[in-house]
Amino acid sequence: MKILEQITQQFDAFSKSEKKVAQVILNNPQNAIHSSIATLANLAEVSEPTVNRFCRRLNTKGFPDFKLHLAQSLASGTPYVNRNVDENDGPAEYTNKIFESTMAALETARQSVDINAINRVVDLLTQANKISFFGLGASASVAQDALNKFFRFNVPVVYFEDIVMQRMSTMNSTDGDVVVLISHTGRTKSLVEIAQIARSNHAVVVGITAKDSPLGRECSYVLSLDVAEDTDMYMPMASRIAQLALIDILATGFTLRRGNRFRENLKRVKESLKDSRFSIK
Amino acid sequence: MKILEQITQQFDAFSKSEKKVAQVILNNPQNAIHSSIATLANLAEVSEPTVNRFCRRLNTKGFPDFKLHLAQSLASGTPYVNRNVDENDGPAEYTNKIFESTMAALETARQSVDINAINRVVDLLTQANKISFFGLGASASVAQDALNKFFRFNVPVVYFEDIVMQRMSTMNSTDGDVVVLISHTGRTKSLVEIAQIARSNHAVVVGITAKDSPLGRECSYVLSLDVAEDTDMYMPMASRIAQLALIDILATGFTLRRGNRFRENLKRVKESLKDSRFSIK
DNA sequence: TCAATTTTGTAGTAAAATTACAACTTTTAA
DNA sequence: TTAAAAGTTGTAATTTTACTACAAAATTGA
Repeated sequence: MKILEQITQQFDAFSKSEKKVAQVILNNPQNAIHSSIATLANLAEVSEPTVNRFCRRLNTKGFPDFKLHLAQSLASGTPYVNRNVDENDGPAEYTNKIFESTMAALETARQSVDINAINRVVDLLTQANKISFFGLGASASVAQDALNKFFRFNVPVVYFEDIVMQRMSTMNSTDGDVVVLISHTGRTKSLVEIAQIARSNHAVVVGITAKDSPLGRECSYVLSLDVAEDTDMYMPMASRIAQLALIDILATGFTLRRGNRFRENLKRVKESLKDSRFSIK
Repeated sequence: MKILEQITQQFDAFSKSEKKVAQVILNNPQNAIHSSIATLANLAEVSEPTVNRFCRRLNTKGFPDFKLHLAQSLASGTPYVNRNVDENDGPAEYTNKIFESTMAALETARQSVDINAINRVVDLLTQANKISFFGLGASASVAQDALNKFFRFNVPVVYFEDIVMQRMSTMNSTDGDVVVLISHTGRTKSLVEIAQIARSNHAVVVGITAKDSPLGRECSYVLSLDVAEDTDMYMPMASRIAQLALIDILATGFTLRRGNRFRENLKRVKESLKDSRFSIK
């Protein structure tokens, strides 16, 4: 079992040609299991018996048996581990690590999320007169994504990149309005100010942020996501993907609350995009 | 996927001999994957072509392909299943379903992604004079996110929401420039035009899109992600999260290629944000 | 009951994997 | 440094495995 790891582990012990084979398989295992020995030998630029010998070296009966093991290895549910990227990693390593750590982040987010809070926020959103989404830096794109989703619901929804516009917009908010503020750390000064302005105007402030943070403390409701970032990369990665998943959840809750007839409307919005697209032949 | 369940489900629809084959496989699937078509036919007391036809009936390419599917099906529990949201789902259900289907989407994306292509694109990006990221609709926020990441690298990077600005910017592109176009379906007309303009200016066009699509065909390099969307929701969800993970991967590859000294630079960018934030007490 | 359809098997063919062996490399010890 | 030994790799032939075409048998329905 775990033939892929076995290949990585034994890699140095392989001969020159066997390394070529290993590389091809590691690069695209999904492709490998659907190839014949001939095509794989071609890809690796070695002869067919070399591929066969490679398979035997990994304690399999031969090439077809090896493919079976590989297929199982690919399907088996590895619990995702948050493995940080290392500076010596090649493309195969960092690609897999990022996918895995992203999945791991989503899993922790799922476990940490407060479903009651989600339910209450969905409630508020369905009843809102106007919804605003604000975020800065990496969270700006999350806010923009939220705009894109909620815009389809035919609800008054607002998003600005510009902090001055954000302030002006918030100044005009009233009760019945919901302001959603997105920040991983919850320490972005200008968003905290927005929260204060919104609250003084009796708007509901929802934070997608850390619970115990300056921003979190200013919010009426906080949806927190305990997501660990790979701090070596100095970039927000997993956090904003978890935020997006949360946006998806809010949007889904919203449509479900609005009922079936409402989803017909969504379908229409989607169909209206047809003209801007090439049809499938 | 889940070929064993499929066999059980369709059992009644099978013919007499096919039922014999199904029975033998269900009785001892572990044995089945290690048998040749001849031995399996013997066990089921049918002819070899019958076994072959049985495999085809289950949407596989033939006997070896069937064994592959069976092997994957047998490999202990696929962790996350893409369970679509149901209109009777409560908050707990839809929250978990969205997290799970997002993780499932990332897993399929991970398996489908072409690492060699990633490596080549990272190469191109590190050598580019100017990098542009364009997307529309749901992919616009992905493009914006890419801007946010690559901006930190102190590389000339461009992003516009406005299609007119996108065109104007692309008109001025030259060789040495890389244009990254993001679209799930690959059928957005205006992006296809951008791709054509870019190519006629000898810029490299990278598509984060479906391989076999109008946009995909116009690109110099395509990074495709086989991600299944819950079409009942009429919203892009999993697809853009996979796209974001891919952006993370490209950004990571970029920093690794640039080496250690370069990452010091990233650290400085991050530290420069301090003033806009509340400090941790 | 007999024609039409479906199912199944036989025999031949094609493809894929494996084996045997020879040529080429690399290592090692004189 | 060199020549034998050990190890690695590829070519060609062989064997195994899977697939196709077609014909026979069984089933269905009028």
